[in-house]
Amino acid sequence: MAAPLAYALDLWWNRLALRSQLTPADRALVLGLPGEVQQIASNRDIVRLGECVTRACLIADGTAARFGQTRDGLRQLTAVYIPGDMCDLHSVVLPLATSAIQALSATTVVRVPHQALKDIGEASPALGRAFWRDCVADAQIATEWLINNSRRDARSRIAHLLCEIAVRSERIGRPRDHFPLGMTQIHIGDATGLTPVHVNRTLRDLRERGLVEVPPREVRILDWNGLRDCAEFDPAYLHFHSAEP
Amino acid sequence: MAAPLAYALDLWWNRLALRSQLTPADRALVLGLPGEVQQIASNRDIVRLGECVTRACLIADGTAARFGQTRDGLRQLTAVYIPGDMCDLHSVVLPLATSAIQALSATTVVRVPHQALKDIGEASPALGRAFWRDCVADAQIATEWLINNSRRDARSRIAHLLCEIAVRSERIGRPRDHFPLGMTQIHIGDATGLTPVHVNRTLRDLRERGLVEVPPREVRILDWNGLRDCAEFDPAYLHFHSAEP
DNA sequence: CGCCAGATTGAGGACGCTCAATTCTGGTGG
DNA sequence: CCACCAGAATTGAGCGTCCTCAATCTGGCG
Repeated sequence: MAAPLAYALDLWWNRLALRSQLTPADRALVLGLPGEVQQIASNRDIVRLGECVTRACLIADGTAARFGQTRDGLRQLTAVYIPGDMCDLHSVVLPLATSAIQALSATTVVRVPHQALKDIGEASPALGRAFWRDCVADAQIATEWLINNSRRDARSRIAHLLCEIAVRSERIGRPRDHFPLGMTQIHIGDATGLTPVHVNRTLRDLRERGLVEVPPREVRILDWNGLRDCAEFDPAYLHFHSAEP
Repeated sequence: MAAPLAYALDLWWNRLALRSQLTPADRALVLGLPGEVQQIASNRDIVRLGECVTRACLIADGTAARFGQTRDGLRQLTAVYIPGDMCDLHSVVLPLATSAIQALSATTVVRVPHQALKDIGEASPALGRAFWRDCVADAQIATEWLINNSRRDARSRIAHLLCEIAVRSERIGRPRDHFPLGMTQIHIGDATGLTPVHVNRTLRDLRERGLVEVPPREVRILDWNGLRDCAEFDPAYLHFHSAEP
């Protein structure tokens, strides 16, 4: 992690370019973005609830998540972010944060000024639409989580979450079957709408079925096809292969 | 409904302008959009799954919804659309439909060509960002649904759904406490992740508490404050009052 | 008048929750 | 080097919400 800014921008650029028809000039605009590197400790806020944000936040290392909360303190994780995710891109158009973002493990982030993003988005309309598209893709992940948490049982829910993170991890160059998770069992419960106790029992079940092992903050997938079937996982919603027409 | 196109564009413009700093010139661009009016019968597809869309779809009358589905046929509603909602705006940047959109009741829609939207978005960057913002606002609704379905019990879930639709209905000029719902109890179950049987029992419970009555495809709110408290409903996520800085 | 989708009610069962205790782990300080 | 500690993981027992299956009722429509 010699240069977090360059590393993170490169990952993000790869994802933007995957889904859009962009030019080398666009690439130069993105890789030339300014940004301030910052270390965030585990369980600390990256974006506070109600804050009016002026810079978007790009993950360079670690794991972060967006949180919602009910009145009686139940936390619900509404998105997970890994390196290369511009986790706050929508704040460019809606700067008032309606939910907090926290680091799940020790995390390195890069703060990119909104104005710089607006400027290059206006300079290149195709790039502007690529930003828009990035937000839409994130929204489709939230939609998939909605289906997952509303309609599947605990085993499928957790399997689905692990499949999604596996595929996204693979996209940034990690082995799909063995990668850092950056989440505790409590976090998995916060994401899937389950209690930590039930997460624990369900992970044991998945392990006993020979599908996946989840030691603390880590994932070892033993049977990808089995896990995928159990989760009914279809990566189409991640849009890693659908470019602009 | 003399002129569905003009009526629907006007509603949509109002929402765009509410959240953004737009000019009279932007207004002329939006209200001048072309569109083909179409009638869709109840339970028919407006957008088919897997279709590659070339026109976005604006609701002029009726109620529509986006659907997901699990392998064993459980349906999950991931968004509800009422008049003035550009339900397919994200298809401008991701034209491959990963989920179907259906009419819940008899619905009038307006098809607006993507190219026309791209053109006016490039002509006015502020307008382009307003489109982006509209998608982000929809995403935040999906996020709220995720919290709702993952963390609240049946009574709060249904109350929350009704509160949201009440506030959105009010925005388009309907009385907040008495409006058409366009959904059956089965649809409410599809939205909240509950079975129709349990929806029915829960609606009876809400009625017996004197909070709300839900005769077929209609809502009569008897005690707004009580319903809002029951739902833990806070309309901030709808962003009806947060403009661009 | 018959038909059908939707609404309604009953009875029993299952999945996930609550409460509680114990073990494991990594980090800290003596 | 070891004792200690906090947070996380693990396991057990009992319970409640919501589901399943099934039957009946209602209203709109051909």
